[in-house]
Amino acid sequence: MRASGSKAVTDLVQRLRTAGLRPTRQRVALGRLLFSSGDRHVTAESLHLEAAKAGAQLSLATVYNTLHQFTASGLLRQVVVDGAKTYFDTNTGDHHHFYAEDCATLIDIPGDAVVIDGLPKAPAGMEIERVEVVVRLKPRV
Amino acid sequence: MRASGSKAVTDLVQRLRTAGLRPTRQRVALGRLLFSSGDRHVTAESLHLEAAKAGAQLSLATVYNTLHQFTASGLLRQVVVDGAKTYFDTNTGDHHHFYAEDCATLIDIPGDAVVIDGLPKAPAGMEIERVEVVVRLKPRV
DNA sequence: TTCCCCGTTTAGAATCGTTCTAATATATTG
DNA sequence: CAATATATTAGAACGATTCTAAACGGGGAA
Ligand SMILES: [Mn+2]
Ligand SMILES: [Mn+2]
Ligand SMILES: [Zn+2]
Ligand SMILES: [Zn+2]
Repeated sequence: MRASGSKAVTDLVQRLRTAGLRPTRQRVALGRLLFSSGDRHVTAESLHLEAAKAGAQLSLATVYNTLHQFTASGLLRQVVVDGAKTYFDTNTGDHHHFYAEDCATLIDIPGDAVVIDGLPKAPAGMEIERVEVVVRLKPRV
Repeated sequence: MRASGSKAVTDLVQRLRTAGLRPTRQRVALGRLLFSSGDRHVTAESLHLEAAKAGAQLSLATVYNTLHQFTASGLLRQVVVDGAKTYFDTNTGDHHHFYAEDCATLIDIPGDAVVIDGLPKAPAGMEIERVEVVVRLKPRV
């Protein structure tokens, strides 16, 4: 136990620096919440609340700024499954999602498990950026 | 040419009645725009604008009400591809979409062309409501 | 046909997630 | 430590959507 900064925090600071982002108190706090445990799906509001509970003091605007900066740096990706709010995903690899509307929950589906066949080629002048599968779930009757 | 109502309009009025919706001037006007030509993807705003251009007088609130009522009746479905606005689709059958973000345009991909393999089974207590594939397009470099 | 009821429409206000503004604070470098 | 560029923030603004409550009108009954 060192007085300040675990290995994980040092690594995170390095990741932020590499991404051209100053490792501010707020970014480090959010980065720890996002990247310390396994893959996560958060909204700005859920992450802001979680940060507040963890004792971090930061504004919602900063959470939005940070989520977008992390996304632009490739540390996060956005997932569109619901018109009402934007989800951010710490798993930036190729994968898909279950989405349970009734509890607004995302669950990863590993990308290598899924095979999609028969997609038409992209229209002229366009190219495929990404193929996303969303499996909508409802409670079993 | 009869004084009022083509076959298409008569059919539409019947469809609305069957759905438990009174065939009001506004609903018939929107229904004609939506269902007279082939499959379409609209937003509330785009449909409102189109109705205005066609000489219909109706409020944006009515467009929202009508789109939701048509959706609840199974005449339309919603497509979530963009956090910013909600798309409504006159094709309620099983199919998927290309989405060109740069021009906010949806293009249908027939459902029977696409085969998706290797999806995990739904989590306990949940069942699959629908599988949606969105192919995001970007302009070719 | 006229009357009446209740579903429908509507303007405008409210809501909600998100973005913007511009003043303040802080990380970094010399 | 000073200088500078970046980052944070409160609160306003925004855009899509929903809500409210008053006016309207479809359509069955008489
Ligand atoms: Mn919104
Ligand atoms: Mn919205
Ligand atoms: Zn994910
Ligand atoms: Zn479609």
